[in-house]
Amino acid sequence: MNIYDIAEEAGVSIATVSRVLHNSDKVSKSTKEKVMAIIDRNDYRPNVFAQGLGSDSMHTIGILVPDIADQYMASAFSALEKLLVSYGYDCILGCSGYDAVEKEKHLKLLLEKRIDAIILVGSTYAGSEDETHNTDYILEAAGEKPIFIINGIIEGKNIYCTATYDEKAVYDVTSALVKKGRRKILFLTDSRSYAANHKKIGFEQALKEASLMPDPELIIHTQNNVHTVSDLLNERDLDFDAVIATDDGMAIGALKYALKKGLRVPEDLDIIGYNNSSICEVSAPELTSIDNKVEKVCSITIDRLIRVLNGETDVPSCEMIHCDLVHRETS
Amino acid sequence: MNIYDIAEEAGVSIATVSRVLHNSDKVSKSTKEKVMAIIDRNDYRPNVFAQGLGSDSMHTIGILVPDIADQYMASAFSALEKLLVSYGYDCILGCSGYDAVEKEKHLKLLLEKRIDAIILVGSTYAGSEDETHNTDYILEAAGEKPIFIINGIIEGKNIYCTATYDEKAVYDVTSALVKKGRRKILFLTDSRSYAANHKKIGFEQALKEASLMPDPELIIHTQNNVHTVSDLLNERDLDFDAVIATDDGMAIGALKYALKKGLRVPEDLDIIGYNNSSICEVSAPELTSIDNKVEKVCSITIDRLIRVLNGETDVPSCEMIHCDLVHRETS
DNA sequence: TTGTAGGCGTTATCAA
DNA sequence: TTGATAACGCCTACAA
Repeated sequence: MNIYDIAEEAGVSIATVSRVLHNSDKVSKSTKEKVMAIIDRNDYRPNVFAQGLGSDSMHTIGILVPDIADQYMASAFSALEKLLVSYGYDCILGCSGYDAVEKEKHLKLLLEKRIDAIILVGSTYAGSEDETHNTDYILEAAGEKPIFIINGIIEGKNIYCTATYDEKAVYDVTSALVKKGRRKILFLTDSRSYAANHKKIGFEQALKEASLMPDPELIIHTQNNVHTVSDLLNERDLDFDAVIATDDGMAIGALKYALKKGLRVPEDLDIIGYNNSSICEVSAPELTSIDNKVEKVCSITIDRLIRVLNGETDVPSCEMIHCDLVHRETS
Repeated sequence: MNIYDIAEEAGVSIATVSRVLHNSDKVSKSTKEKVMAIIDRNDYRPNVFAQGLGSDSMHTIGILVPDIADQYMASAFSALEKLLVSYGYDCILGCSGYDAVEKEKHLKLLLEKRIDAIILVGSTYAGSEDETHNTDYILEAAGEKPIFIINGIIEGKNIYCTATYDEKAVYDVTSALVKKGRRKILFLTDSRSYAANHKKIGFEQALKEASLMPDPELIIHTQNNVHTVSDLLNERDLDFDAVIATDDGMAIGALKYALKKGLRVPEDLDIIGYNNSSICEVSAPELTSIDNKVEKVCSITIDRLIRVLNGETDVPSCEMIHCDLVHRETS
């Protein structure tokens, strides 16, 4: 069933059918009704491939995440999809993993599909401290389609970023812990990504301003996994009175370690996670966590995406918002 | 840059370029090399819309989940995407929510995109006990594209289901608890979906076979939310010595209630969740849970999807696998 | 207000 | 081994 069939059945030309389909005001009411009735009766819908061929768009956005099983990414996608659907876009979702080669491959895959724009979720796409993950392939991709980065920053033409002041969030939390009297704060991080790096900078800055030397032993790079962290802390015999983790999972690992060791939380030990994910409410005591405002970041991103796709040229390339600290029982 | 540009630059016809592109063996080695060089140099790739227009396929699968922020769905999508990409398919992901009208709307949206097949994740798509969610729209959609259901069963032409023996899993667990001496088992469920219903049947069946009457007070329909459940149990003053929940979230709610009340878990109370999600390892004590084998269900589904898309006609319409019980500290 | 015809970029058939 | 051409289904500028 195509536009010719409808035209024939209605006794009009395909141009008229097309006009009816697009609500053109240059069609008489009677023909419009006649054609609409036939369209409805046959449940006819235009072929998106043919439409796409002409317009070079299928109203589809490509979204890339490293891992959709990660709470943060899932929440982000959930928010993005809802907004995009409301604007008439569909979402192709790719899961690239964290490996540089795979990330590039998945981005190329999306580009081949002629999506209208690309959204990269997570600071893993914004390069890393140690330069093992460069961002050239993203700059290149931006030559073809506008790219929007959630929770990471890359400067470049046709690249739009939305991120949170992670450095400041950690700085503030660290300062508050110091003010409270904590002196040996353990910093747990799972990556050397843009965001992780900035969190660390905020942490170290706060210590320095309080004339405390960051202790290298108390800055630990590990996996974001509950048991990996608790096992690791069990092995090393570290002395610390507070924990800041760059993801809730690691904070829970520290909590497990503390409870097993008989430490009182938060009396003997403050523990603060990051992302304010749903697992914060699962543990006992429940986890205090820095909320990085997924939904807000997503809505700011989509606002600008729509503007860019509408051809506006004064769309800001970088927007930053503040995190919240959500107090629960571990601090 | 299109196939005409390449043809012109190579001094051949577009037909020859197309042949080179598809590795036809009816092209001389020399022309093949000449054309390939020009294709590479210009980084030319065929327009997928034009290809789709001819073949009526863009090698894309539509996947519908009620909520991607749900651990089970996220794991499922993650597994499905990885497999599909390996077969050269992309995934459009839609999040429909649990509302019947929205589910139907999202399914229609996918159908309009001319995807090659549809995968529905979650038994919410398989109708409900109380018939408020009928499945007619799915049967209808199956008239257009093959439909694959993960974790739910609908019988119909062009519909392929993969599910777990949930009834048996709950039956076995309930029987084991009874054998251990538990007499007042609380059953927590969050929906009246196909799967939830079968879990309940397994639960009641096991009680009956042990000559225990299921107590209506101990079968609770609630939200799958930690605090909703713990608050609810705090309000009602129920007497129970074991808990089986149809999702880990509710089991954690029961655990929170128990710990607050000073009950010893598992000595005074066994608690068993469902889905074996990552939150099982977050709580203390860690949650025993029924593992419904997401990855395996997904790989069985994709195997058959590929076969169906290859035109095979003897593909089984329904496959069932067994769950595992993963013992942790709450039982 | 309506219709005709050309273009979008492929693939495939048939002829050379 | 290669090329010309129709077909896929829609949109739209231009003509009537």
